[in-house]
Amino acid sequence: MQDGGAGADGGGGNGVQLLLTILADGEEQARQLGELLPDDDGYRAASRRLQCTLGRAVAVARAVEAASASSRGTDRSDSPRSADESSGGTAAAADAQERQAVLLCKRRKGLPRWTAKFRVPDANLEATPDDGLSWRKYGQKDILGAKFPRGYYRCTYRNAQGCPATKQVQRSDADLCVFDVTYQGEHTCHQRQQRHHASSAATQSPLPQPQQQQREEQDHPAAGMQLVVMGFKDVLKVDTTEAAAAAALHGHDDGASPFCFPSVPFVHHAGEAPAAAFSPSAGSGYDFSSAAPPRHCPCPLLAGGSYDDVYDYERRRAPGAESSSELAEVVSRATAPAGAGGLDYASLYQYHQAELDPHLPFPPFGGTGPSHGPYQ
DNA sequence: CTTATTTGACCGCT
DNA sequence: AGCGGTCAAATAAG
Repeated sequence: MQDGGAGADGGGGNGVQLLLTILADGEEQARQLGELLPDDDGYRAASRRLQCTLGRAVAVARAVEAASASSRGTDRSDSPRSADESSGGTAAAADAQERQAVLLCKRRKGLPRWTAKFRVPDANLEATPDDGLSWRKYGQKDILGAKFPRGYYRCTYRNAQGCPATKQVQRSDADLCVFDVTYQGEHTCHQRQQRHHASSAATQSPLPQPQQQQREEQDHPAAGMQLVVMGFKDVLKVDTTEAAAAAALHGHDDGASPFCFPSVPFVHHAGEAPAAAFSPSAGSGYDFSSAAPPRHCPCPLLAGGSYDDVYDYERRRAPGAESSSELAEVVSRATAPAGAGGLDYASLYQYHQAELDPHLPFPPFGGTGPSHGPYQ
Protein backbone atom coordinates (compact mmCIF):
# COMPACT_ATOMS: atom_id res chain seq x y z
CA MET A 1 0.00 0.00 0.00
CA GLN A 2 2.53 2.34 0.78
CA ASP A 3 3.81 2.48 -2.62
CA GLY A 4 0.56 2.47 -4.27
CA GLY A 5 -0.99 4.80 -1.93
CA ALA A 6 2.04 6.74 -1.53
CA GLY A 7 2.63 6.76 -5.11
CA ALA A 8 -0.85 7.79 -5.61
CA ASP A 9 -0.55 10.64 -3.41
CA GLY A 10 2.91 11.25 -3.72
CA GLY A 11 2.49 11.55 -7.31
CA GLY A 12 -0.16 13.74 -6.16
CA GLY A 13 -2.08 13.78 -9.27
CA ASN A 14 -2.01 10.21 -10.34
CA GLY A 15 -3.48 8.85 -7.23
CA VAL A 16 -6.16 11.42 -7.19
CA GLN A 17 -6.86 10.88 -10.82
CA LEU A 18 -7.34 7.26 -10.14
CA LEU A 19 -9.48 8.11 -7.22
CA LEU A 20 -11.62 10.39 -9.30
CA THR A 21 -12.05 7.68 -11.82
CA ILE A 22 -13.09 5.25 -9.17
CA LEU A 23 -15.45 7.71 -7.64
CA ALA A 24 -16.97 8.48 -10.98
CA ASP A 25 -17.57 4.79 -11.45
CA GLY A 26 -19.12 4.69 -8.07
CA GLU A 27 -21.45 7.51 -8.86
CA GLU A 28 -22.50 5.88 -12.04
CA GLN A 29 -23.07 2.61 -10.28
CA ALA A 30 -25.07 4.31 -7.61
CA ARG A 31 -27.16 5.98 -10.25
CA GLN A 32 -27.78 2.70 -12.00
CA LEU A 33 -28.58 1.10 -8.75
CA GLY A 34 -31.16 3.75 -8.12
CA GLU A 35 -32.81 3.00 -11.39
CA LEU A 36 -32.94 -0.65 -10.73
CA LEU A 37 -34.28 -0.41 -7.27
CA PRO A 38 -37.96 -0.22 -6.58
CA ASP A 39 -39.28 3.17 -5.99
CA ASP A 40 -40.51 2.41 -2.59
CA ASP A 41 -38.86 1.70 0.64
CA GLY A 42 -36.68 4.64 0.23
CA TYR A 43 -34.29 2.69 -1.89
CA ARG A 44 -34.07 5.40 -4.42
CA ALA A 45 -33.67 7.99 -1.79
CA ALA A 46 -30.84 5.98 -0.38
CA SER A 47 -29.36 5.69 -3.80
CA ARG A 48 -29.60 9.42 -4.22
CA ARG A 49 -27.88 9.97 -0.96
CA LEU A 50 -25.22 7.63 -2.03
CA GLN A 51 -24.73 9.56 -5.21
CA CYS A 52 -24.62 12.69 -3.22
CA THR A 53 -22.00 11.29 -0.96
CA LEU A 54 -19.97 10.16 -3.88
CA GLY A 55 -20.31 13.55 -5.39
CA ARG A 56 -18.90 15.05 -2.28
CA ALA A 57 -16.10 12.60 -2.32
CA VAL A 58 -15.36 13.62 -5.87
CA ALA A 59 -15.36 17.22 -4.81
CA VAL A 60 -12.94 16.47 -2.06
CA ALA A 61 -10.73 14.52 -4.37
CA ARG A 62 -10.67 17.40 -6.78
CA ALA A 63 -9.89 19.79 -4.05
CA VAL A 64 -7.11 17.59 -2.89
CA GLU A 65 -5.80 17.35 -6.35
CA ALA A 66 -5.83 21.08 -6.67
CA ALA A 67 -4.24 21.47 -3.30
CA SER A 68 -1.47 19.07 -4.07
CA ALA A 69 -0.84 20.81 -7.30
CA SER A 70 -0.42 24.09 -5.58
CA SER A 71 0.74 22.88 -2.28
CA ARG A 72 4.19 24.14 -2.77
CA GLY A 73 4.65 26.61 -0.11
CA THR A 74 1.04 27.29 0.26
CA ASP A 75 -1.14 26.13 2.90
CA ARG A 76 -4.31 24.41 2.09
CA SER A 77 -6.38 27.23 3.28
CA ASP A 78 -8.02 27.12 -0.02
CA SER A 79 -8.63 23.51 -0.03
CA PRO A 80 -11.58 21.37 -0.26
CA ARG A 81 -14.23 23.48 0.94
CA SER A 82 -16.37 22.50 -1.88
CA ALA A 83 -16.96 19.28 -0.24
CA ASP A 84 -18.82 20.89 2.49
CA GLU A 85 -21.77 22.14 0.76
CA SER A 86 -23.89 19.16 1.06
CA SER A 87 -22.65 18.28 4.39
CA GLY A 88 -23.93 21.36 5.89
CA GLY A 89 -20.75 23.17 6.23
CA THR A 90 -19.12 22.57 9.46
CA ALA A 91 -16.27 24.51 8.17
CA ALA A 92 -15.72 26.27 11.40
CA ALA A 93 -15.62 23.05 13.26
CA ALA A 94 -13.36 21.61 10.66
CA ASP A 95 -11.02 24.50 10.93
CA ALA A 96 -10.92 24.25 14.62
CA GLN A 97 -10.32 20.62 14.24
CA GLU A 98 -7.55 21.25 11.88
CA ARG A 99 -5.92 23.59 14.24
CA GLN A 100 -6.20 21.08 16.94
CA ALA A 101 -4.82 18.40 14.74
CA VAL A 102 -1.91 20.53 13.87
CA LEU A 103 -1.22 21.16 17.47
CA LEU A 104 -1.34 17.54 18.20
CA CYS A 105 0.91 16.81 15.37
CA LYS A 106 3.46 19.25 16.54
CA ARG A 107 3.20 18.15 20.02
CA ARG A 108 5.42 15.25 19.47
CA LYS A 109 8.24 14.23 17.38
CA GLY A 110 7.37 13.92 13.85
CA LEU A 111 5.63 10.65 14.03
CA PRO A 112 2.58 10.23 11.93
CA ARG A 113 -0.54 10.69 13.89
CA TRP A 114 -4.17 10.15 13.12
CA THR A 115 -7.29 9.46 14.98
CA ALA A 116 -10.19 7.16 14.54
CA LYS A 117 -13.38 6.61 16.37
CA PHE A 118 -14.48 3.20 17.25
CA ARG A 119 -17.81 2.12 18.42
CA VAL A 120 -18.40 -0.94 20.41
CA PRO A 121 -21.61 -2.76 19.86
CA ASP A 122 -22.94 -2.89 23.26
CA ALA A 123 -22.58 -0.40 25.95
CA ASN A 124 -20.27 -2.57 27.85
CA LEU A 125 -18.38 -0.24 30.03
CA GLU A 126 -15.56 -2.63 30.21
CA ALA A 127 -15.18 -2.79 26.55
CA THR A 128 -12.38 -1.14 24.79
CA PRO A 129 -11.72 -1.05 21.15
CA ASP A 130 -9.57 -3.75 19.77
CA ASP A 131 -8.00 -3.08 16.46
CA GLY A 132 -6.49 -6.48 16.24
CA LEU A 133 -3.03 -5.28 16.94
CA SER A 134 -1.10 -6.11 19.96
CA TRP A 135 -0.65 -3.24 22.35
CA ARG A 136 0.76 -2.90 25.76
CA LYS A 137 -0.70 -0.34 28.06
CA TYR A 138 1.90 1.85 29.65
CA GLY A 139 -0.15 4.51 31.25
CA GLN A 140 -3.47 6.06 31.97
CA LYS A 141 -4.31 9.61 32.76
CA ASP A 142 -7.26 11.69 33.62
CA ILE A 143 -7.65 14.31 31.03
CA LEU A 144 -8.90 17.70 31.79
CA GLY A 145 -12.46 18.07 30.74
CA ALA A 146 -12.94 14.42 29.98
CA LYS A 147 -15.01 12.12 32.04
CA PHE A 148 -12.97 9.13 31.27
CA PRO A 149 -9.27 8.61 31.59
CA ARG A 150 -7.13 8.25 28.54
CA GLY A 151 -5.22 5.07 28.12
CA TYR A 152 -1.77 5.05 26.61
CA TYR A 153 -0.60 2.05 24.68
CA ARG A 154 2.43 1.17 22.73
CA CYS A 155 3.16 -1.71 20.46
CA THR A 156 3.85 -4.88 22.31
CA TYR A 157 6.86 -5.37 20.11
CA ARG A 158 8.32 -2.05 20.84
CA ASN A 159 11.28 -3.39 22.63
CA ALA A 160 11.58 -6.58 20.72
CA GLN A 161 11.36 -5.06 17.32
CA GLY A 162 11.69 -1.44 17.96
CA CYS A 163 8.20 -0.74 16.76
CA PRO A 164 7.39 2.89 17.53
CA ALA A 165 3.64 2.67 17.18
CA THR A 166 1.57 3.97 20.04
CA LYS A 167 -2.04 4.79 20.52
CA GLN A 168 -4.20 6.63 22.97
CA VAL A 169 -7.65 5.44 23.71
CA GLN A 170 -10.29 7.58 25.23
CA ARG A 171 -13.92 6.86 25.72
CA SER A 172 -16.22 9.52 24.47
CA ASP A 173 -18.03 11.49 27.08
CA ALA A 174 -21.05 11.74 24.92
CA ASP A 175 -21.40 8.15 23.94
CA LEU A 176 -20.02 5.42 26.06
CA CYS A 177 -19.86 3.13 23.12
CA VAL A 178 -17.56 5.41 21.25
CA PHE A 179 -13.84 5.60 21.65
CA ASP A 180 -11.51 8.10 20.20
CA VAL A 181 -8.34 6.38 19.33
CA THR A 182 -5.29 8.29 18.35
CA TYR A 183 -2.57 6.35 16.65
CA GLN A 184 0.89 7.59 16.37
CA GLY A 185 3.80 6.10 14.55
CA GLU A 186 3.76 3.28 12.13
CA HIS A 187 4.09 -0.32 13.01
CA THR A 188 7.39 -1.67 11.96
CA CYS A 189 6.88 -4.91 13.74
CA HIS A 190 5.65 -8.08 12.19
CA GLN A 191 2.34 -8.38 13.84
CA ARG A 192 0.54 -8.63 10.65
CA GLN A 193 2.05 -11.78 9.46
CA GLN A 194 1.68 -13.32 12.79
CA ARG A 195 -1.84 -12.29 12.91
CA HIS A 196 -2.61 -13.82 9.64
CA HIS A 197 -1.36 -17.10 10.71
CA ALA A 198 -3.04 -16.96 13.95
CA SER A 199 -6.33 -15.97 12.57
CA SER A 200 -6.47 -18.51 9.91
CA ALA A 201 -5.46 -21.14 12.28
CA ALA A 202 -7.92 -20.02 14.77
CA THR A 203 -10.72 -20.24 12.33
CA GLN A 204 -11.87 -17.14 13.74
CA SER A 205 -12.63 -15.46 10.70
CA PRO A 206 -14.54 -16.70 7.86
CA LEU A 207 -12.91 -14.15 5.82
CA PRO A 208 -10.31 -14.95 3.39
CA GLN A 209 -6.99 -13.49 3.92
CA PRO A 210 -6.91 -9.97 3.03
CA GLN A 211 -4.77 -9.98 0.10
CA GLN A 212 -6.51 -12.86 -1.34
CA GLN A 213 -9.72 -11.32 -0.51
CA GLN A 214 -8.76 -8.18 -2.14
CA ARG A 215 -8.00 -9.88 -5.31
CA GLU A 216 -11.15 -11.78 -5.27
CA GLU A 217 -13.21 -8.78 -4.80
CA GLN A 218 -11.34 -6.63 -7.03
CA ASP A 219 -13.48 -7.59 -9.85
CA HIS A 220 -16.69 -6.47 -8.42
CA PRO A 221 -16.37 -3.31 -6.66
CA ALA A 222 -19.85 -2.22 -7.10
CA ALA A 223 -21.77 -2.64 -3.98
CA GLY A 224 -19.16 -1.60 -1.64
CA MET A 225 -18.37 1.45 -3.48
CA GLN A 226 -19.97 3.86 -1.24
CA LEU A 227 -18.05 2.64 1.59
CA VAL A 228 -14.95 2.88 -0.22
CA VAL A 229 -15.72 6.30 -1.16
CA MET A 230 -16.51 7.27 2.24
CA GLY A 231 -13.33 5.83 3.27
CA PHE A 232 -11.67 7.86 0.72
CA LYS A 233 -13.26 10.88 1.97
CA ASP A 234 -11.36 10.43 5.08
CA VAL A 235 -8.35 9.44 3.29
CA LEU A 236 -8.46 12.46 1.26
CA LYS A 237 -8.90 14.63 4.08
CA VAL A 238 -5.82 13.49 5.39
CA ASP A 239 -3.05 15.15 3.86
CA THR A 240 -2.50 17.24 0.99
CA THR A 241 0.69 18.73 2.01
CA GLU A 242 3.76 18.32 0.13
CA ALA A 243 5.50 17.00 3.11
CA ALA A 244 2.94 14.37 3.51
CA ALA A 245 3.16 13.42 -0.05
CA ALA A 246 6.83 13.13 0.20
CA ALA A 247 6.54 11.17 3.32
CA ALA A 248 4.10 8.91 1.68
CA LEU A 249 6.40 8.42 -1.16
CA HIS A 250 9.25 7.45 0.93
CA GLY A 251 7.11 5.73 3.27
CA HIS A 252 7.28 2.14 3.54
CA ASP A 253 8.32 -0.05 1.00
CA ASP A 254 10.10 -2.40 2.95
CA GLY A 255 8.33 -5.52 2.45
CA ALA A 256 6.92 -5.40 5.80
CA SER A 257 4.75 -2.56 5.29
CA PRO A 258 3.66 -1.40 8.56
CA PHE A 259 0.37 -0.31 7.63
CA CYS A 260 -2.30 -2.29 6.24
CA PHE A 261 -5.87 -1.95 5.94
CA PRO A 262 -7.93 -4.09 7.87
CA SER A 263 -10.38 -5.75 5.81
CA VAL A 264 -13.98 -5.82 5.46
CA PRO A 265 -15.42 -2.53 5.78
CA PHE A 266 -19.05 -2.24 5.52
CA VAL A 267 -21.45 0.35 4.86
CA HIS A 268 -23.99 1.69 7.04
CA HIS A 269 -25.81 4.50 5.62
CA ALA A 270 -24.73 6.63 2.90
CA GLY A 271 -25.57 9.73 4.66
CA GLU A 272 -22.42 11.35 5.47
CA ALA A 273 -20.51 8.66 6.71
CA PRO A 274 -16.97 8.02 6.19
CA ALA A 275 -15.67 4.68 5.85
CA ALA A 276 -16.24 1.88 8.09
CA ALA A 277 -14.89 -1.44 8.04
CA PHE A 278 -15.85 -4.24 10.12
CA SER A 279 -15.55 -7.67 9.89
CA PRO A 280 -18.32 -9.78 10.73
CA SER A 281 -16.32 -12.36 12.10
CA ALA A 282 -16.83 -14.39 14.90
CA GLY A 283 -16.35 -12.99 17.80
CA SER A 284 -17.83 -12.25 20.78
CA GLY A 285 -16.18 -9.28 21.57
CA TYR A 286 -15.78 -6.69 19.40
CA ASP A 287 -13.02 -6.34 17.36
CA PHE A 288 -13.07 -3.96 14.77
CA SER A 289 -11.30 -3.80 11.81
CA SER A 290 -10.91 -0.41 10.92
CA ALA A 291 -11.00 1.28 7.86
CA ALA A 292 -7.76 2.33 6.97
CA PRO A 293 -6.73 5.46 8.16
CA PRO A 294 -5.97 7.65 5.48
CA ARG A 295 -2.64 8.02 4.50
CA HIS A 296 -2.35 11.56 4.06
CA CYS A 297 -3.15 14.43 5.95
CA PRO A 298 -6.30 14.64 7.44
CA CYS A 299 -7.31 17.73 6.56
CA PRO A 300 -10.13 19.12 8.09
CA LEU A 301 -11.91 20.01 5.32
CA LEU A 302 -13.58 16.98 5.13
CA ALA A 303 -16.74 17.10 3.94
CA GLY A 304 -18.72 17.49 6.54
CA GLY A 305 -17.90 16.41 9.54
CA SER A 306 -16.88 17.91 12.56
CA TYR A 307 -14.73 16.14 14.86
CA ASP A 308 -17.65 15.27 16.87
CA ASP A 309 -19.53 13.55 14.25
CA VAL A 310 -19.23 10.00 14.91
CA TYR A 311 -19.87 8.10 11.90
CA ASP A 312 -20.49 4.78 12.95
CA TYR A 313 -21.74 2.26 10.83
CA GLU A 314 -22.25 -0.26 13.24
CA ARG A 315 -23.59 -3.29 11.90
CA ARG A 316 -23.08 -6.74 12.80
CA ARG A 317 -22.51 -9.02 10.10
CA ALA A 318 -24.66 -7.74 7.51
CA PRO A 319 -25.64 -9.87 4.75
CA GLY A 320 -23.86 -7.41 2.73
CA ALA A 321 -20.65 -8.58 4.01
CA GLU A 322 -19.57 -9.20 0.57
CA SER A 323 -19.94 -5.72 -0.43
CA SER A 324 -17.97 -4.88 2.53
CA SER A 325 -15.24 -6.97 1.43
CA GLU A 326 -15.28 -5.36 -1.81
CA LEU A 327 -14.88 -2.18 -0.15
CA ALA A 328 -12.15 -3.41 1.86
CA GLU A 329 -10.56 -4.53 -1.18
CA VAL A 330 -10.92 -1.35 -2.93
CA VAL A 331 -9.76 0.56 -0.05
CA SER A 332 -6.79 -1.49 0.43
CA ARG A 333 -6.00 -1.33 -3.11
CA ALA A 334 -6.19 2.31 -3.10
CA THR A 335 -4.43 2.92 0.04
CA ALA A 336 -2.54 -0.11 0.77
CA PRO A 337 -1.72 -1.95 -2.24
CA ALA A 338 0.46 -4.55 -1.49
CA GLY A 339 0.17 -6.10 1.48
CA ALA A 340 -2.61 -5.23 3.31
CA GLY A 341 -2.88 -7.33 6.13
CA GLY A 342 -6.00 -8.72 6.63
CA LEU A 343 -7.84 -8.66 9.45
CA ASP A 344 -10.25 -10.78 10.56
CA TYR A 345 -11.39 -9.00 13.40
CA ALA A 346 -14.24 -10.09 15.12
CA SER A 347 -17.12 -7.93 15.30
CA LEU A 348 -17.75 -4.59 14.42
CA TYR A 349 -16.40 -1.51 15.19
CA GLN A 350 -15.67 1.10 13.19
CA TYR A 351 -13.27 3.35 12.03
CA HIS A 352 -14.38 6.75 12.03
CA GLN A 353 -12.37 9.52 11.05
CA ALA A 354 -8.81 9.91 10.47
CA GLU A 355 -6.83 12.87 11.02
CA LEU A 356 -3.41 12.58 9.93
CA ASP A 357 -0.56 14.58 10.60
CA PRO A 358 0.35 16.62 7.74
CA HIS A 359 3.67 15.07 7.77
CA LEU A 360 2.49 11.76 7.98
CA PRO A 361 3.50 9.09 5.79
CA PHE A 362 0.42 7.58 6.86
CA PRO A 363 -0.97 5.25 9.21
CA PRO A 364 -0.02 2.01 10.04
CA PHE A 365 -2.84 0.04 11.00
CA GLY A 366 -0.83 -2.84 10.57
CA GLY A 367 -1.80 -6.12 10.74
CA THR A 368 -1.65 -7.98 13.52
CA GLY A 369 -1.38 -10.50 15.78
CA PRO A 370 -3.27 -11.76 18.52
CA SER A 371 -2.37 -10.12 21.53
CA HIS A 372 0.26 -11.56 23.54
CA GLY A 373 3.65 -12.12 22.81
CA PRO A 374 6.96 -11.29 23.96
CA TYR A 375 7.18 -7.87 25.00
CA GLN A 376 10.82 -7.80 24.83
C1' DC B 1 8.22 -17.47 36.39
C1' DT B 2 6.97 -14.50 32.74
C1' DT B 3 4.28 -11.00 30.91
C1' DA B 4 0.77 -7.43 31.31
C1' DT B 5 -1.51 -3.76 33.90
C1' DT B 6 -1.80 -0.24 37.33
C1' DT B 7 -0.47 3.96 39.16
C1' DG B 8 2.20 7.68 41.15
C1' DA B 9 6.22 10.26 39.84
C1' DC B 10 8.69 12.64 36.55
C1' DC B 11 9.51 15.35 32.33
C1' DG B 12 8.73 18.59 28.67
C1' DC B 13 5.89 21.75 26.44
C1' DT B 14 2.69 25.56 26.40
C1' DA C 1 2.03 26.31 36.80
C1' DG C 2 -0.81 23.17 34.55
C1' DC C 3 -1.42 19.55 31.55
C1' DG C 4 -0.41 15.71 28.64
C1' DG C 5 2.64 11.99 27.89
C1' DT C 6 5.96 8.62 29.55
C1' DC C 7 8.56 5.99 32.90
C1' DA C 8 9.08 2.48 36.05
C1' DA C 9 8.13 0.12 40.44
C1' DA C 10 4.55 -2.49 42.33
C1' DT C 11 1.03 -5.59 41.55
C1' DA C 12 -1.89 -8.85 39.12
C1' DA C 13 -2.73 -12.45 35.96
C1' DG C 14 -1.69 -16.60 33.31
